[in-house]
Parts: sequence; structure tokens; C-alpha cells
Amino acid sequence: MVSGQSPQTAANDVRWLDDDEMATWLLMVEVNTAIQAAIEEDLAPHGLTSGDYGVLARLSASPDHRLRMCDLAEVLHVSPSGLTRRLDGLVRDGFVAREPSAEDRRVMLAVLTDDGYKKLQGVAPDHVATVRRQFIDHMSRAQVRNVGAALRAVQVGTDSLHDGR
Amino acid sequence: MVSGQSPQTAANDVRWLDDDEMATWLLMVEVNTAIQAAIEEDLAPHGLTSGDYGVLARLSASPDHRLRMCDLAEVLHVSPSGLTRRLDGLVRDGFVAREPSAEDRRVMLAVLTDDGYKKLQGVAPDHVATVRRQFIDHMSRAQVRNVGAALRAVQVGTDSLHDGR
DNA sequence: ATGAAATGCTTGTGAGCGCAACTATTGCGT
DNA sequence: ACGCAATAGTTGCGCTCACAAGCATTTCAT
Repeated sequence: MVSGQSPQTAANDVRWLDDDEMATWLLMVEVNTAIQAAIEEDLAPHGLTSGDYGVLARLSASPDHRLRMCDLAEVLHVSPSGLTRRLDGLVRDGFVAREPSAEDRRVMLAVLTDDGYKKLQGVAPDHVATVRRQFIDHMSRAQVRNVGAALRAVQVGTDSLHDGR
Repeated sequence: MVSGQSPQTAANDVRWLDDDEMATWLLMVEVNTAIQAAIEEDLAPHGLTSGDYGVLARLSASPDHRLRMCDLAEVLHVSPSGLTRRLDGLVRDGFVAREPSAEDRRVMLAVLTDDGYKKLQGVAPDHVATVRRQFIDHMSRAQVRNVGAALRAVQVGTDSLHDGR
């Protein structure tokens, strides 16, 4: 979070954010915080965290409803240990099963169970409704596309930062 | 995170997200995750978390560089206990001091020390540079304003949800 | 073919955060 | 004036997560 008023005596080789830039940045943080909180509240009555939902959703969108742990960890941006413990919970609840890979005996596959798929089917409509209520439905179609285009540019631009420059 | 492919048999009274909406939503999540991670990495060498930075920035923007704990907790969207422990760390490092309020003996004021102010001055330029590099500088001025307007609409719309409807 | 490096996952440990419970102080109704 | 509710802050506890270490398996260089 950037201070509304930066220290006036700060280093002079930095381009500070002007009013438009600051407003957009602060809104980005505020809106996202609010959405994430709303999603968490929305999922709680179903006994799931947003992290749990991410696992179920990701598995349901994968071939054979299964994914290697390492691939799952990467797309979800969580550490291997974090994923191990998250799966522990989902396995305990019967939504996901672990299955050793036949091809590589190091890898564990996370498999969506029938119960897990049913759970996701029950929760997904609520989740989508929350995304609409907290975000999408407050923008016009043009705004949705404009924001999408802008964020795409940001994503592409920052990707090239992290890759080979 | 919404599944890329929703279960085809899901409840039929839900308006699913179309391609544009889904893309914008997923980008919103992805971009924000990336930015927050970059900010955390940026602050780590300075020995601060983004939460720490938020406290220092907020205090520096407040009258007399001080704020009541409860007000600080509200603007930062953290629980009272979370703020207590965050302040513990900042007090230990000498960046913030606790000061009982003269007017209300229940309240504790968090006060930015001179060291804390100097620390913020040293860190803020890096922080702003990160916000530019990870977000603002990848958009045109028009995009910055468009995104700002869209997010403002979202903020206003969701505020009215939480208030008296 | 063999040993070293890389990869995949799990476990121990410590930090951060929210909820509930507790204490202290203030405000309010009667 | 009295007592009860509300407010402010701290502490105990449990949960989650990331980092580091450890073990098993695979890959690669020679």
C-alpha cells in the first residue's frame, strides 16, 4: 500500500504516482481485497476455503480429473508443502484421492473423486454468483473488455520482466 | 478461482461467465497475485513485510504521525489481534511507539518514530518503482483512467451491497 | 554402468493471522 | 448515581503457509 502522501523529501530520481495512477493502484488493492474476502465468506458455509476451491476447480478442468502435485502447485502458486497439507484436508473429506503415478514413481497424482466433483458442482454456482455480484456485474461490457485488455498488457509486460528480460 | 470449464450439468438458474468476463476475472486474480508477490519480494531486503509498510505509510499520512489502534486496524483491514502483534514487531525494531491516549484511557496510539519515518523514506521509492514496474507502466494513460473508472464503479456498487442494500 | 545432480513429495519448524475470551474504560438509560 | 452495554486492546489457541531438511526416484555425464 502506497501512502497517500509520499514523504516530500524522498529520493528525487523516482517518478511518483500522479493522481490517476495512485487512484487506480489503490482501487486495485481495495477492490481485490474486498472480492477475496467476499469469496472466502461465500465458501465458508460450504466448508471450503478459496484454496480448496482452487484445487477442485483445477482438477475438474484437467484431463481425467487428475494432476501431478507439482503441476498443481505451480498453477495454484502455492509451495509444495502447502499443497501437501491442503490435499491432506481434501483427502480427509473425501473430495480428492492420492494416486501414485505409474510412469514416475516419485510423483503423486491428485484425483478428483466423485464426491469432490459433486461438491464442486454444488459450490460453483454460488461462487460464480459472488464473482458477478462483487465484480463483473458492476461494469459495462466495454469496461469488462477494457479492463481485460489492460490487465493482459500488464501480464505480458511483467512476464517479459521475469523471463529473459 | 473459477474453473475454466464449469460443470456442464450445473444449476441452470446461474448466469455463467462468458469468455470476456472469465478472462477479465482470471486476469484480475493472476495480476494481483503477481503484484503482491513482487511487492513482498521488494520489501523483504528492507526487513519489512507489506503489512509493516502499510502501517508506516498510513501513520506517515496521518496528523502528528499517529493513529488510534482501532482506526489503524480498520483502514488496514486487519483484526485487532493481528495489529497488536504487528505493532509488537515494529515497536521492537524502533519504527513505531505506543502512546496511551490522554483523552480516552482505553485507547493506544501508534506513533511513527523518527527512525520509522526515515525507514519509510528509504523504502518508499523502491516500493513505488515496483508498483510502476509491475503494474502502472504497462498501461497507457487512457487505460489507467479506464481501469480506475471501472474499479471505482465496482467499489461503489459493492459498497451499496454491504450498506443498507 | 555408475555416481552426481535434479526432481517430487513429505515432515519439522517458525511466523502470521483471525476468533474467542478476558480486562479495562467509557457511554448510556433510568 | 448505578448498572449494563459498548468499545479498546491484549492474550491463548488453532489454522495455514513457506522455508529448510530429508528421503525416494529419475536423469544425465562420463
